[in-house]
Amino acid sequence: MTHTVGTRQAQKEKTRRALLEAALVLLEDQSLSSLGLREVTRAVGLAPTAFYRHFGSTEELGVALVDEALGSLHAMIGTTLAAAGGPDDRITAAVDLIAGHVRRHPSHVRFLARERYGGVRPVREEIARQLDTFAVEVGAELARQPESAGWPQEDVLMLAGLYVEHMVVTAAAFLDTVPGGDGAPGTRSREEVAELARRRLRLIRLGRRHWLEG
Amino acid sequence: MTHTVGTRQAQKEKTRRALLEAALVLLEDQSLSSLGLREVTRAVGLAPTAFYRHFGSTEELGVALVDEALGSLHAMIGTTLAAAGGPDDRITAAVDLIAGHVRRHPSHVRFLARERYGGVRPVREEIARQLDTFAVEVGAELARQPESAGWPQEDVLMLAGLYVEHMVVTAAAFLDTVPGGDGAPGTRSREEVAELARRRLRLIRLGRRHWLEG
DNA sequence: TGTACATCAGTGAACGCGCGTTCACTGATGTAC
DNA sequence: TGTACATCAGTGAACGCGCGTTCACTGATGTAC
Repeated sequence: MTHTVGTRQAQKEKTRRALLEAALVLLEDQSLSSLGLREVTRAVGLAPTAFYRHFGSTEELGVALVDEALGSLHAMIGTTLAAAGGPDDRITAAVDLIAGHVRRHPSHVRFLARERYGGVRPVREEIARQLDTFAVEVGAELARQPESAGWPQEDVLMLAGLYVEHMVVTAAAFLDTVPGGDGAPGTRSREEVAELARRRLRLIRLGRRHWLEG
Repeated sequence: MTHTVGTRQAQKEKTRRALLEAALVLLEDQSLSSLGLREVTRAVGLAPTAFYRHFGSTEELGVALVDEALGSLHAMIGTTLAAAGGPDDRITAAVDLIAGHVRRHPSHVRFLARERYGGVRPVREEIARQLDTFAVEVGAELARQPESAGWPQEDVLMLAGLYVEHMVVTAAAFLDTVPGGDGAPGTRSREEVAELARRRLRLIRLGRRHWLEG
């Protein structure tokens, strides 16, 4: 380790990421507005004061988590829209992608669902802003499809927003499912959630198909 | 005040309601998981220990708030479904009812949106349970309409769930709007939210109309 | 390459504060006779 | 109606605890020459 440029900076970044990840784990069982700075540093194994080298407050850490969590979602959305095959295949593929995403990043999804209407304003606003950006991107992709020929841009955006909304709701629904078939009473199985999500997507697709006649 | 039966009981109920309402106000700016028992009693003007005469914990108070908040929503849903007139009138009426409800009970709506995926499990589960019940009720009403002739019950329930979901999302969207036309940058006006909600309802209605052919 | 100095991520002690919970209490309301 | 006793919603002092934040520090990393 002689004179490697950026050793200090790299270590700092590593600690920062450790704080973010520890926070994400702690936020599985509570909301950001009750997350304590000492909890987070304790989980990482740092002195409480070290927190301030990276964030001014847990609120600021929360805003950073939004990028983290929505970044992984963003990648998924691109894949969903690029899916090929017949209409039903694409719906199935989209729902499977959401399910896989939730399995890989449950804490990201939980954080977003929880803080989207949560008690910390800057976080709420950052999530809203980024979800709006998503809808615009999805809208641009939808506008390229032949099914959208003749659609006013406003309507395309409405539809895109509906898709993004549906995706978030579906992801949140997957969170409370159990791996196998039937779970505890009151919980749904993954397959039930998936089937429901597919039906809703089919209904939306039908609405889309007949939109210009209606 | 001589010997009126239930004076004591009535006073207790009054205090209990004061605690619930004070909590609802405090929850405008934070999540239940960070709400303190002392905050609530302070807002009402009671000693902290008085709290325990009514609830075992803030978590228990939260569960009680679910009934409070969903009770008012429940009444609204009944009205929505009973609306008469042409299809577009009914959509307009439904969205207006939601807007009015949010204006009258913003803290109820905020609480539900916030805690639906919030950090307190018993509250989350109670909300999920009650929203499911709503969907079943809406489904029963939909099944009675001529448009649902020939629909499998499963599909009716799927549609009902979509409506309930849409209602909750729309109500939450109204929360962050400003009264007049245009608001601060990044916020939507009430009319924009209403127009978007109506369009989405129209698209869902189109999907419904063509469901059995699709 | 070696030396002298600057930077700065992480430390650890200390602080004042508000928290949830306990406990024995008070005094108005309720009840039995 | 009047009296004696029971109930119980609300009180107030006290507790131990973990919190966020401050401060002067340490020692490894980085830089100038």
